[in-house]
Amino acid sequence: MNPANDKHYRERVYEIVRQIPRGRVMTYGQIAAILGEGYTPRTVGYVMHGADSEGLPWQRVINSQGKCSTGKMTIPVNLQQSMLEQEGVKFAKDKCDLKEVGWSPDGFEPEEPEQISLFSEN
DNA sequence: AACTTGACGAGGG
DNA sequence: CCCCTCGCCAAGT
Repeated sequence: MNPANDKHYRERVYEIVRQIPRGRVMTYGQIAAILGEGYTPRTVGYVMHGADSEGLPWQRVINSQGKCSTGKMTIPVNLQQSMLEQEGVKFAKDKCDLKEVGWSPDGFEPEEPEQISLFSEN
């Protein structure tokens, strides 16, 4: 489903965010990948503007580098980080280890990129 | 309808 | 590790 035809794509993002367990995080890109083609990390980031007023654990969504990126004047990144630290997420400086605290919904497996061979494989 | 702005991400220098 | 570029796409002017 493409965002343009999906008037409820925001709800789909919210639904995923709601599932993130305490002390774990997901990235914008991960969520976009789950939503499918037509969705991009940017779109997810845009949708997250309204997340706090939806009563969601918005702090559990961070960028692919393991850092909080709440942008400029919306929500201070230090607030997001301290909220996460409060629920057990450890940060080295301003970055956490996604290998450790990263999370994916049950049943979701990322697709393998297709192999492109430069030479004919026989 | 054109142009700009992001709570993004991958890749290159 | 930091900085820049580019691709991405919804919204607001």
